[in-house]
Amino acid sequence: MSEPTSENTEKPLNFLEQIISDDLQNGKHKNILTRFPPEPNGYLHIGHAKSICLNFGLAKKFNGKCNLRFDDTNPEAEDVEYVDSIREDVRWLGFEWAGEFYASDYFQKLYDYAEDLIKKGLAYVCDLTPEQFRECRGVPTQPGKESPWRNRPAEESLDLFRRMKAGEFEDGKYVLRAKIDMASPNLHLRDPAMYRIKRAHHHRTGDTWCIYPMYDFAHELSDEIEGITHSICTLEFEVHRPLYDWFLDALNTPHRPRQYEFARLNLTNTVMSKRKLRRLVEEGHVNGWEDPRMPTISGMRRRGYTAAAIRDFCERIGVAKRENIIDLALLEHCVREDLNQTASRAMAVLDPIKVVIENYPEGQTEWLEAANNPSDPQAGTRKIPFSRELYIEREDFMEDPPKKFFRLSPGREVRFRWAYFITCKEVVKNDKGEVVELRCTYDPATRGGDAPDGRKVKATIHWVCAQNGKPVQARLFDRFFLKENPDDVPEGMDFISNLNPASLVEKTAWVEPSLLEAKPLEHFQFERVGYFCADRDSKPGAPVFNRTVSLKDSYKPA
RNA sequence: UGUCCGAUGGUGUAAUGGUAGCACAAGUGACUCUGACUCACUUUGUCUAGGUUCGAAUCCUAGUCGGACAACCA
Repeated sequence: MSEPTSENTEKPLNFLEQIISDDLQNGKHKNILTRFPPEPNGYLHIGHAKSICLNFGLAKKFNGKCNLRFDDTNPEAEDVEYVDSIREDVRWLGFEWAGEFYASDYFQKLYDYAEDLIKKGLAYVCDLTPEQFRECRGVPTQPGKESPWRNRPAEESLDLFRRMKAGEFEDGKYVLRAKIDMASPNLHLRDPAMYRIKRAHHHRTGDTWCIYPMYDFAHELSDEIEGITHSICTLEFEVHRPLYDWFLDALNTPHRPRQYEFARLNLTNTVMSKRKLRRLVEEGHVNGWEDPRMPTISGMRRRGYTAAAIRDFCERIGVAKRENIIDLALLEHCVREDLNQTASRAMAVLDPIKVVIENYPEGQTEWLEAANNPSDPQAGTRKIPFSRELYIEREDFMEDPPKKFFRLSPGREVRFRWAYFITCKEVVKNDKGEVVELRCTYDPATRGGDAPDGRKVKATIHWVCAQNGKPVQARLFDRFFLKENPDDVPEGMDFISNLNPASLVEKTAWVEPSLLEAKPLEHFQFERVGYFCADRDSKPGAPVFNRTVSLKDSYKPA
């Protein structure tokens, strides 16, 4: 009924929104075009999600568009498997790209641009080996030395460059360099490489090319070719910006994309480097990029994180230029908030202790009605079986309860959710003194969970019927897999030694029979336990549940 | 003993010379057929030192601390 949200309730613009808003207002641009430019050399992770939400979100907010561009200029590392996974992940996150492009689409144009630069005397073919050139480049505090090939005549460079392309030389024999400034305090301007000879099979262009452009040459020109207005990247490219602009100036291109940088996402207890994630996969510490413990988009999807939650998270973390480490608790909060509204409730017992209802008829089973989501009547109800022998969670019973423990203990009455009020009469132990069974009674008048006489209980606990309940595999993941924050690991120590061995515990859980019908990637809240998601690879009748995130527990034993 | 970038509660992020706000986290209480959710309340902050100004988180100067940069990776 209320009016659409007006200006006064709008969030203040972040610095990128401000820049775009200004550009639009002062007429610098009529339409904006952004791009998300991953290299297809790995799977996307939560850090990429920030960039995706930024680029697509900015475009959407200002009625512009966003391209998906694969920055595939280094064929050695790249593969179609990664292209496919990236497309799937971006789409799953809820974004549609205006155009799908590949830097490799522009290889010919880029080559032509490179010839232009050579003809203008702004690029030259250099014979130096990487080691020799490193020597010339020097250190930031001292000017470098010029390559002896720097002033090679343009015709000679052009000839060599054409022969590089024609495949006349072995890999690494020559490199094409931009002729900029060997004395610049910015090392990236000390005659950076533009092209290298590399005989590698490219996943799109095959063996057409044996020379490939470097990022610094390809990126701003790809932006230019597509007509990108705002080229948004992470902070480590800040020092590349003068180069970005240099190439555009040198070629006097019709479009002038601008590069803006933001601080990348860091998450507590989370590996966020593609290089390290690749190691986890290649060394077999995890089961592939889509392992539910991985902070990859596909891993989180499989674990049960929702796209809406990830988008919300990216919105909440904001964007700025200062280094940051976001508390994982915020991500988990976003996941809980989304799942709380959408996930069906179910009862499951992870660590069972048997309960026998002494005054309940042997052999009888009754089917009780339970709401699928009490806060959402639309979610409907389901039937759950109840009989004389049940399982409850071991931690929901204490023989000698402290003051603030409200759940089951000898002599105390609690509610079994959707069922009856139950009173514990007797504790049965084994030789070792461990509790193995609880003898209880029920009050038939409290069927469904309400006492006609109006008496109250302090706690409601979950349970599963021992006869009709079903065992399933439940994977209890810890919060990703680092024991400590990446920053807290001592210098020089391998991050592998920081992996959390408790990050995956598999155990048998007892669940309502209806859960055997769970569909892959279907979400549930196991009441009072946590949010779970049927595994992507689950089979009907035998699902495996991954724990997405625990419920918050406000009871803390003293 | 270089260049560039940055610095606001525990963690993030606003305030664009005029009341330091919001979220997460933490704590207290209320409610509850989930000790969840929800609701109410509370604790905690402008790196330092100078300067400009009626007034500075914001502008200036110096310092301190943190980060990035020396692939034929992106």
